Amino acid sequence: MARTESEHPTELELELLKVLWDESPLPVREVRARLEADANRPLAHSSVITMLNIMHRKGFLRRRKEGKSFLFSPKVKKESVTGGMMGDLLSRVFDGSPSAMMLNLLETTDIGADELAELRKLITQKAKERKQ
Amino acid sequence: MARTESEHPTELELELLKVLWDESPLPVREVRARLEADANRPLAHSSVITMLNIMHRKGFLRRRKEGKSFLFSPKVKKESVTGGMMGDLLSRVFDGSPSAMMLNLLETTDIGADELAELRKLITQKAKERKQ
DNA sequence: AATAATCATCTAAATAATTAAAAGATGCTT
DNA sequence: AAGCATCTTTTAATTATTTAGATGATTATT
Repeated sequence: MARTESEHPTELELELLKVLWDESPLPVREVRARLEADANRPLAHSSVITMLNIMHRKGFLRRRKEGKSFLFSPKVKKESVTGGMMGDLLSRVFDGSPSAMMLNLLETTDIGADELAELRKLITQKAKERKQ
Repeated sequence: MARTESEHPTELELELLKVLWDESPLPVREVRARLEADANRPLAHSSVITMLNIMHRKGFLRRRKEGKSFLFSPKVKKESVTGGMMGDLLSRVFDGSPSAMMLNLLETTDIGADELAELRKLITQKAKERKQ
């Protein structure tokens, strides 16, 4: 037997989604150009088409014929993908404990003072909401 | 051309690491048993050996001969792997903004009131540390 | 000593992911 | 109409990941 297709976008798929979340619909040629410019990933035209078609098959993208070429757009929302990937890591790495995940983030990254203040405000807000 | 080996453990590799982080060193047979019990993943003995050897080659594990069988232990710390995977998601999904990542976590998961209070305390603590 | 039990290594397979050339189709230009 | 430009489809090659059988080695048992 072998592995199963991931429900989340892979490395390259995410880069392509980022391009299209930023602006869409776009033709292949444009996606290719932005992938090189934004993600420093210069792929051949045919490689980009292959990936976009795979992503279409997987249900990540929408495809529409415009004249002789296809235009691609995201079918999945950024928030949904992001949330899914976070949830995946949350369950696989932190056994489903959001606070453990947060703690890790606090300890391993460098967050600015102003952002810390902002976060504290958000947490206070969240705590209030829970009370109702 | 093709893809490159990930610097982070894969799905299955992480499950194996979890077993060994929990207790080590362990012989293959024991790893196999716990993988089935803890992760509900019943693999053939030879499959487990194959994976453990691959992980040894990748530098995730240490291997020591004890009598006729091998004992495996983690070579990488849990904190290091966790931090690496978090950092990966942080840069790939949230463009390196920890506060954006935190915000997502706050909004998409359900954190208990007591944990929220704990987190607020930690953030306050962190803010103080930054002042020095 | 012969046999069984237990391990490891070798080999192999199937699917996923990534990259791209070659071939085919279609429309544009001169 | 011929040729060029531009797209898509088809085909293929390579590495990674996951799973496991077959084979061989070593130790324990009868």
